[in-house]
Amino acid sequence: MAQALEKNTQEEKQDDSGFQPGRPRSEKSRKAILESTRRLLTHMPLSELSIEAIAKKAKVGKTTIYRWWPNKAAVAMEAFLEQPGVQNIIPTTATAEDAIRKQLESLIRQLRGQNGRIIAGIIAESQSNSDVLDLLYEKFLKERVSPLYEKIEEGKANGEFNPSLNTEIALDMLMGPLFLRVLSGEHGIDNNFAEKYPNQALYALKVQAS
Amino acid sequence: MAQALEKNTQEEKQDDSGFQPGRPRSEKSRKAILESTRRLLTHMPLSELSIEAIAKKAKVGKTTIYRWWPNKAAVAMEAFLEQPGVQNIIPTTATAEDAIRKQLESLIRQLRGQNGRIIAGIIAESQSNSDVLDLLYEKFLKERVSPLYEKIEEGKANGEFNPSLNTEIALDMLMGPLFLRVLSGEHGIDNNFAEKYPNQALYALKVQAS
Amino acid sequence: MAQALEKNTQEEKQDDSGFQPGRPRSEKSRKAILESTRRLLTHMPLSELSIEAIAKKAKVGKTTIYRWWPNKAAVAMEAFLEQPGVQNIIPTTATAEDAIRKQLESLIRQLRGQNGRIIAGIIAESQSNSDVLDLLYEKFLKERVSPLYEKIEEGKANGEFNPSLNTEIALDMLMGPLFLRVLSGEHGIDNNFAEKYPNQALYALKVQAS
Amino acid sequence: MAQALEKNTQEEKQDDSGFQPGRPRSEKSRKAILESTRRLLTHMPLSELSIEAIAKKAKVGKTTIYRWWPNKAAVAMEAFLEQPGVQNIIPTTATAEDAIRKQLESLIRQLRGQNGRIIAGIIAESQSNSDVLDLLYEKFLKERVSPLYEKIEEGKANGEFNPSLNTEIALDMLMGPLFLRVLSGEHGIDNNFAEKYPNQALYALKVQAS
DNA sequence: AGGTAACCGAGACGGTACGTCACGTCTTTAC
DNA sequence: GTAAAGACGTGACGTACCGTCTCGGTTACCT
Repeated sequence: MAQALEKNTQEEKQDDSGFQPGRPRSEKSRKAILESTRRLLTHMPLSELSIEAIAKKAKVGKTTIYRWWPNKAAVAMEAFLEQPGVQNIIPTTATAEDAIRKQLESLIRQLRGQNGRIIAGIIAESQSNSDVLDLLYEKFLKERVSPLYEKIEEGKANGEFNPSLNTEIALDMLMGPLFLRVLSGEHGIDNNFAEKYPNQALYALKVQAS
Repeated sequence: MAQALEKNTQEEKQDDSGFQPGRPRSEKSRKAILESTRRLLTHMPLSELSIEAIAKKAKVGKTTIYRWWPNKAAVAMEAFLEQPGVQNIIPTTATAEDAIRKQLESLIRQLRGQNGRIIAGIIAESQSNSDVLDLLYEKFLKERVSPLYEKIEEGKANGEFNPSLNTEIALDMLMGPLFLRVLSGEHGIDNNFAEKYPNQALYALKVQAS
Repeated sequence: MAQALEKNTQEEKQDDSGFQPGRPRSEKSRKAILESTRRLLTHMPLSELSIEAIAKKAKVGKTTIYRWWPNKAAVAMEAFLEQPGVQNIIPTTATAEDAIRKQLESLIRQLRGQNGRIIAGIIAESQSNSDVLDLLYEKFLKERVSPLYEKIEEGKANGEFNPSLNTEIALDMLMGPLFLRVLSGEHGIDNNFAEKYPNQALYALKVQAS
Repeated sequence: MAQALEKNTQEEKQDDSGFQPGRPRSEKSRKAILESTRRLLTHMPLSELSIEAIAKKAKVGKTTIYRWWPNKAAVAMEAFLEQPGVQNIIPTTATAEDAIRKQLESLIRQLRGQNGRIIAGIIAESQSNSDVLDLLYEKFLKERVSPLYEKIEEGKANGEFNPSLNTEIALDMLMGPLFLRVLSGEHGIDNNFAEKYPNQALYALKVQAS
């Protein structure tokens, strides 16, 4: 797992001086590959995307892709994450409820439309390749899910949320519907869902005052 | 869409008398195909399953498979649904809450272990083929989800559930976590989840008495 | 060895009835492959010929080539042997000397020009692949060399040839110069060689009357 | 042609003073390359030998090899010729017959066993690259064949050999069987051939006294 | 009983993409 | 200027399956 994830950083080879023998990696090729991948993914699902097509479009050798990424999902992931608008900023807000609402709204923004289809493709790919599953967790989910985890715990502790909730399951209840929509094809995350979901999800956590 | 789904029923060809010329479909081959599919899926994910492998194992021509199923997901689906234990029985119980709890427990049973991996594979496949998405809905989801829909509505009407809930979203909140677990690989639906999920899910629906 | 050589005959699978299940081999494809190979070999040496190029030119899948021939040398060999003018007819003449002269003249005809370059390529290929070496012997050399062997023995017995000659070495002395010329590039077998070689080779065998 | 063959001498760059700017060629690298080549060729035929493998084994950059040799055959040739035992010493003996016999015996020694396989590989390579063919002639054949040529002429003039022989063809008849054996794989030049060939070859040249 | 039509197995077909290998060139720093 | 290192674009490899096709042969119902 880890070795695949770290494949395109060269840190493990560096010594203190940072010297690296040989021709350095071509930034031009890297960009061409990611840009081509992005373009191709607007026309076709990840499953139909081939490394050969990326290489051809980016005018790059297949080996150059295989040298830096273990599979097409990893390329797609990097192409996806490099886009503006998918960076995840963790807000520091007063209440746990507010923090979670903000995070859900951010996730909805990140997963709507074209972007959602890329993630859906990666999820699909992850079912046949556990490296991709790890990648999905490490590069995408971890930093988006762990703040939620902490805020749920926080809310349970400070009385905002029902203390008898199991946090892992609560997490699934926040994320599950999002992914279900992403995987549901045409409609995906529509306006109605985007608008109402955060509150309805929070209802599942909160202590309900009568 | 519909044409693919109906492919392995011959109804559209029948006239009133039920007469069909030619050699009838071989029940033996049909069973051999489904049984081989089931066996192969215990060794490999759906993505690695090939029509050729099924044909070889079932000692059947590839054409015979293509004649009756549009793709491997459809074969897998039929193989899956034909197993004992995945039939979905809709309980008629007193309260909406009880009915939903029973249905969630039933779904958990259907999706645990090996079976969950088959459905996960079909979901993955559905991302690249909308016929498969339709199939998933028609053959699996529809009959499992619509009773939930009705019971949520019923609960909202009779005061069991929060009437301000959006029913579609509530449905996603019941099903989403289940699928998220199914797609999450090794652990999937573990004992802890199986035990606690139904109640915690219902908490998201219920009017919380203070 | 033998299994490679027999690859494109199906005899070993036939039972007495000669029935063969499945779609029969396409004679059209077979011819297209051999014809394309022949054409390509007029433009390039065997070493530069690729299976992919043959497949493309013949509008045939690569697998179809790999199904029937083990390597490009085997394709080239069959393309070569199928040409008119390379069939080897063993003459039945009075004296051993005459028979050998005829056979050498025949070989010179078969190996001049374009054809020689194909055989040269096959010899080159045979240095890296012993299957090709076997192929060269079985399909080309055997039937051309064994009549020479017999006639040398005959000549030694009836007093035409020096009885103290080692027959294998005598054979090498008949064939060696031919192949040396074929492998020598541009000039190859020129008119001068073609005209004088048979007599000069026979001089090496004959009992020299003073 | 010539430019390739002369590539690894630097003479054309030298001025009268013999001064050369820059870092001088590394003798250490040169030796490492040739030694690695020799070792690798004991495990694999020339066709399987790759420049990359040599570079890796010799701990040398690929560029260094390409700077000094035009292709792997040239490296192999140099590695081959640098071995003890392949130097060709032209004997000065009384009769043409004796000289030729000695030379054939010397060639047999040079071409037996492992060495023969290297030359066979170079011959094979020469079929796809005329630079290699030139190299083979210039570095190996020329100095081994031209004494034979002269001695044949001498023998024809002084009555040892049949004066009606064509000298080029006679040369082919001396060398051809040798190369044929070298190219013939496993057996190659065996003891029987080594022992009997020189006399039998000379029989093809000599005036046969009755 | 014979005809007709769809079935069946087998397996060859033209394709596409795979992931790998070696090519010969280029680009970097160090000597 | 030479050296080691290693990334680069290129092109072919041999394999796996795809979904289609083409055979001989089978199994039913209908005249």
